[in-house]
Amino acid sequence: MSNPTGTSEKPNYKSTLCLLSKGEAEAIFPQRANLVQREPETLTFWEDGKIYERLREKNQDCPQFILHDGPPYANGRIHIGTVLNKVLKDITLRSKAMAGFDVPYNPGWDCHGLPIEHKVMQEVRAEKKDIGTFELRQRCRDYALHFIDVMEEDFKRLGVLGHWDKPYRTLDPSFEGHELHLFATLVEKGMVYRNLKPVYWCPGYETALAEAEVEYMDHTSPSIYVKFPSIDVEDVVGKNCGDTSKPLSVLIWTTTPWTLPANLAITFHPDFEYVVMETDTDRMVMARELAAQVAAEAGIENYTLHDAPRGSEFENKKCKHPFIDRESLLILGDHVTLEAGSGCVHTAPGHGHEDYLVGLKYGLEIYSPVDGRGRFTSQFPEFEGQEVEASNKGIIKLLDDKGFLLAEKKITHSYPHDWREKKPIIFRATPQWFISLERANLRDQLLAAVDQVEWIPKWGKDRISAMLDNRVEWCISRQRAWGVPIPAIHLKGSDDSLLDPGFIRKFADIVTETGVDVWYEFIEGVENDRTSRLKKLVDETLKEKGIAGEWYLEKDTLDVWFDSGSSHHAVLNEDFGLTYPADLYLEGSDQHRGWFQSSLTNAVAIGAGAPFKAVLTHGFVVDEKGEKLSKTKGNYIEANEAVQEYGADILRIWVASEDFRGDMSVSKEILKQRMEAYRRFRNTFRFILTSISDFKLEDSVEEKDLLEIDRYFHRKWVTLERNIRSAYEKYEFHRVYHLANVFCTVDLSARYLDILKDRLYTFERDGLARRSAQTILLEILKGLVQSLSPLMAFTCEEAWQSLRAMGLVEEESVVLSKWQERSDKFDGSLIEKWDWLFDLREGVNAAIEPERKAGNIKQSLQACIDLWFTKEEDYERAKSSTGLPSGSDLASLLIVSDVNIQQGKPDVETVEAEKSPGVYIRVTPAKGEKCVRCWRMVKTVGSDTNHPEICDRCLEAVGK
RNA sequence: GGGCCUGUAGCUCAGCCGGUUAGAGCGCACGCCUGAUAAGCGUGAGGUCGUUGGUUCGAUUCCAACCAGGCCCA
Repeated sequence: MSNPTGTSEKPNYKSTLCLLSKGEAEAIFPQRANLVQREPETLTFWEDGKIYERLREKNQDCPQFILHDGPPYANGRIHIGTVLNKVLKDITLRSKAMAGFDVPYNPGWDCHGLPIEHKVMQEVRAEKKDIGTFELRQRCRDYALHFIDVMEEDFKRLGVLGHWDKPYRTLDPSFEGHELHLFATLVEKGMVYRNLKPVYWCPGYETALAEAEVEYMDHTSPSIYVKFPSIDVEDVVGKNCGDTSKPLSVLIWTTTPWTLPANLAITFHPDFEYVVMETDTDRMVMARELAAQVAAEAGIENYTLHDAPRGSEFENKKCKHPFIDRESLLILGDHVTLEAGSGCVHTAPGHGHEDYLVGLKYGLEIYSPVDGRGRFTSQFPEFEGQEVEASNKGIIKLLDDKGFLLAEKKITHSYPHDWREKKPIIFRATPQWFISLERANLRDQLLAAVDQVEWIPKWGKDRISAMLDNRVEWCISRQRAWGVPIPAIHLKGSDDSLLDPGFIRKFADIVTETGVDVWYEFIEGVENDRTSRLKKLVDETLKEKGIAGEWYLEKDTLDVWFDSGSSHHAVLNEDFGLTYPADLYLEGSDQHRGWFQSSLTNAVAIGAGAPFKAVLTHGFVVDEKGEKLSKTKGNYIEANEAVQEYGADILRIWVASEDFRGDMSVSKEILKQRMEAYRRFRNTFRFILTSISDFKLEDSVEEKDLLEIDRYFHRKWVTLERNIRSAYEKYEFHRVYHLANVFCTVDLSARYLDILKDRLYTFERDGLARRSAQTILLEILKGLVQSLSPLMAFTCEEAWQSLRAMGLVEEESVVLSKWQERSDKFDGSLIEKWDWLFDLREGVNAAIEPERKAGNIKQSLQACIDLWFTKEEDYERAKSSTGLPSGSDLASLLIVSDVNIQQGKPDVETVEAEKSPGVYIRVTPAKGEKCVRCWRMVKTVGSDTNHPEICDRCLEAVGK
């Protein structure tokens, strides 16, 4: 070759380099990601190519890994928390697929419940319409279906693979049918019962209210102190508590005098100190800390406090009710506070939540002599028919007349109001359906099942166990329209209701066929095929049971947690090609209380055992300060906006980069940083892709012929890949991210790739040295793309397609590829040697720096390095670093132009390498001319008269 | 108020069973390169390991209390 440019002018050696033009490189793999535009194209590729279906097919004989999707609630668009959850699931499934599992995934949606009903009711009211239950349900259904569509698109956009065409939805007839069958089993096992429980009650509408329908507003109430005369409290306080001729009583405080007729107990705090306050006329038990306040409020000036025992001593003593011929039991509860009152709490289990709970504990009746309109019933004849609020006055007067009223004032405090009418509401006991945790030893069974499950992190077990320990029952009734009805039959004029498993099962079959709306159509008097079928079924059932009389259907619906808690039954079955139980449930830590618990309860109650082999939980999304995200605080990140701004892969990297066992921080700043990491990954892919663009599989160099440094980096990768796989296995995705990030940044970019440039660009295209590097680069890139594909699903697919276009990989999609088997055999001494060489390299870099600062050297290629080794083994290692052919091997490693090594101590000024003690470094400007082709400073430049500007090595490569 | 969890450089993470000057990547600063170029390389500065006590010869690592934050209850 005389002149590469073909002209007689200065030869253009650049064209003799193995170097792609910018345009050629762009065509292989663009530098700019343009994710927002490109990701949807990749989605189309996956969808059109039915990649997920083909993955299922390909792995059909592999062991299954069933991740059962926790159904998100079908209202609104996705938020950053749902992104986190779905991406974690997708990362899990993609990594499991790569590891050789069959990974079925059917996404689910939770469709019933108050939030949707609430929204629809607001719409309805805005339209000033009045609609029946059936129509309301229709609109709720439309609402849910609409948002399922919206969310499905949002989820797909994130790159989540799965059977989107076969999701499960709690409003599907088949789901409802399964749910009702499951319920029938619970009824069969005697776990379902009906009992009274206080609920928020709106007397105006005669309806129960949900928490969300209650607003707290200021309200003025009476504030009264009432004496409950002692029956046997004397036994506790002892004889030396003042003048025993004065009557002894327990003092309570209340702001709802109308609940006094329902008083059944007085609650003491077991750990508080109590006293007997002796006044001129009375002796009253109260908490020590509140005595002064009571005296002040009651206007008592002269009194003496006598020590009484701690609260726990009062348990099971009795007082007399002040105006009803009944006893009031003294009981203990931790909910008693010292904030107000007397430390002795008036307890009416039918009129308050805590009263109810403590009442259950002591076996008290859930008593509330108040009807649906908020009036006293005949159970309290003196006030029968009177509205409770209005009767406060009368009750206070009654107490005063009887001499049990110690003090009366007015108080303005926060009190629950109906959200529509803004009127005060009451707590009233009404019949509700329950699942008992006591019956049939359910709690023990649940705890035993918890023990069989792998909880990740481990503390999940403690958390759910503690909850189960404290739970007495599960109230499954909701006084709502949008849900699955509790399939009970009531008899008119009777409190009896029939919950018959046989009926429920047959009804469930109707539901499976025609949907659960039939129940509501029937209630509203619609006559059609399915309602007449239902009517016939009820009539037959009652006849069988020998029950006569008129009947009507239950209006309460099942708690939505019962819906989603049935999903294992409705989904992990042959309908979906799945089996029970699931390998994994993966949800936020709030689901210990929610879905994990309801699923476990339903599954264990029907005798199926835990529905999951393992439960993985993640934390919540917070801002960079660790605080909750909120729109008003301004730290909110809108999920879809983030996808539009950064791209799904950036969000996926964000999800992967943080340890999800704790809370996950997100902010614009954090996402920007993930973008930087993304660029590093992307540029690494691009560099390697362009470096192997002229490489074919048949150019591969056999292992024995590979250059040492290439073998070293290959081994580095294989080791890393093993660590990555093990991190995936332990669900430590943040380790995957960090491992890969450091590998790309340090091992590849700063070391291997930087060193390789010289060889890749300037060496003979077909020579062993260059092909050796390319052989390994392909190996590393392929592995890297596979290993990162669960995280950067889109970009790794893009890179895979580039590899495929070059004919370097087989599978049509990275999703369809599998991790390679790797051999464990390798020469450890080689690793050790090269690790040492790279430590030495750091020392050299550090030594060059002062020369740069001094202006003696700019690029490292302008340097000549002299090394003195005081240890012979080091000298030998340096001498034997034959990883690179031609020129000085060490020079290539250090990216300098010349290296001289010698044994012994230096006699000139040097620096000692920090990580390589005993090695001394001197940096001087390299002698010789700069080769215009390889840019090294070499003495051989000019030795060939035809090519006076290039060195001997380049001369070889160019061909003479 | 209760149950469970979290707290290491500006950010995201390592730091095994307690033991020499607490590591990495990003970001930042300074410099180099212009043959990965809206790239790449080099060097450097950043931490009283939430706080306070305790155990120990010695604690980021063990214990306790407190503070801040999160989830679930009340």
